Amino acid sequence: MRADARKNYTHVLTVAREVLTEQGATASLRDIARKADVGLATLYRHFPSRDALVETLLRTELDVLTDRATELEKEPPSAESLIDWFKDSVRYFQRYRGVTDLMAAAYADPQSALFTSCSRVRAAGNSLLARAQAVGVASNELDEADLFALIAAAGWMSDPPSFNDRADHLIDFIARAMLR
Amino acid sequence: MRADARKNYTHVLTVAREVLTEQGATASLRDIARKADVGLATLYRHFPSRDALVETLLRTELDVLTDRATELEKEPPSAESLIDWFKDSVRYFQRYRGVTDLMAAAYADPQSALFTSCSRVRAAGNSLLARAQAVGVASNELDEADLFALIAAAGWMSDPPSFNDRADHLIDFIARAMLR
DNA sequence: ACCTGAACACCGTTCAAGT
DNA sequence: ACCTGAACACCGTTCAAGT
Repeated sequence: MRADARKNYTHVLTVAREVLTEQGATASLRDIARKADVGLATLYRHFPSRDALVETLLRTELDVLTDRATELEKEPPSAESLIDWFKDSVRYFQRYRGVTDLMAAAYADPQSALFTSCSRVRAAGNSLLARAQAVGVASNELDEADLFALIAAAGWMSDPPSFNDRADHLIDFIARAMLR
Repeated sequence: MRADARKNYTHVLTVAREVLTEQGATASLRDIARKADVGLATLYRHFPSRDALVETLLRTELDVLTDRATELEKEPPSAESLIDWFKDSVRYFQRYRGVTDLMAAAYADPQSALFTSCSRVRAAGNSLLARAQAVGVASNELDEADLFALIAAAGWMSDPPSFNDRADHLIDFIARAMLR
C-alpha cells in the first residue's frame, strides 16, 4: 500500500472509531469521511461496506475473545468458564451501540465482511459449550447456534437507552439458565 | 373527520399494513404514501410519526393481548398461564419484522406514540408475574421490567433471517428459565 | 378542513476525471 | 495507484399554496 493510502486508511479508522463510539454502528459513513477530511469514495475504496469497516474495528477484540476461549480450554471444563466466556462475548457485541443488529444480519449472510467474525465466535463458543455439556454442567437443550443467538440477544438488550440499566442482571439470568 | 379524510386514513392504513408485512417496520413512509396514491404530507397529517402509524396498526392486537391477560387472571395463578401469555406477547412483538427495535426505543421514550402500548404490555405482564411469584412458580429474580425486556429480546431473535429457525426453541428456553 | 407539490437537508453508492 | 467531486436515486420532514 502506498504511503498516502496507508495514512488515509489508518486515519479513517481512528475517526470511525470515535464516531461509532459516539453515534453507534449506524452512524453516517459520509459523516465519517467528512470528519476524516477524506473523499467519501476514499472511504469506500478502503472499506467497501459498513460491515467491512466495523469488522476491521472489531478484529482486535475478536482475537482477544477467541484467545480467551483457547485459554479456558486448558483448564478443566466448568460452568464458570462457560459463563465467563459468555459474558466476554456479550461485551464484544456491546462494543458499539447497534452492532448486534449488524452481527445478526451478518450471521445469515456469508457475503458479509462480518460473517467470519460470527463464525469464529460461534466456533469458540461451541467447544466451551460441548465441554461443559460433557461434564453435565450445561443444558443439553442448547447447541452452538443457540448460544450465539443468546449472546446476540443479550448484547441487543444492552443497547442504551432501553434496557441498559438491567442488562447486567438479565445477562446473568440468561447465563445461569444455560447451566443445569 | 371529513369523508374524504376518513377514506384516505383507512386506505393508508390498509396499504401500510401490506407494505410493513412485506418489508418490515422500517419500510419507507414515502413508499407507503406512493402506493396509497396519497401525498406524503397527507400520510404525515394522519400519522405524525412512524411510531404513530405502527401503533395504530398494532392497537387491535394489543387489545387481544391485554384481554388475554385479564382472562388468565380469572383462573388460579400457574406457570402455564404466565408462559402462555409470555408467548402471546412475543407474538405481538413479531407482528412486523423489526418492530421490536421500535418498541425498545419507545419503551424509554414517553413521547413516543408506542409508549402507551409498552406500558400496557408491561402492566399486564406484571400482574401475571406477581401472581405466579406469589404461589412460588416464577423466579423472584425478575420484575415487570425484566419480563418486558425478555419479551422484547425474544421478539428480536425471531426476526428473520438470522435466528428465525430456532426462535421457537429459544423462546421456550427463556420461558422455562423464568419459572422456578 | 384537508390535500399536495416542492423544497430542504440528508443518506448510500458509483464513476468519470484528475494527479 | 490512489483520490475526488459530482451525479444518481433515494430518505424523512416541513410548509406555502391550492381546493
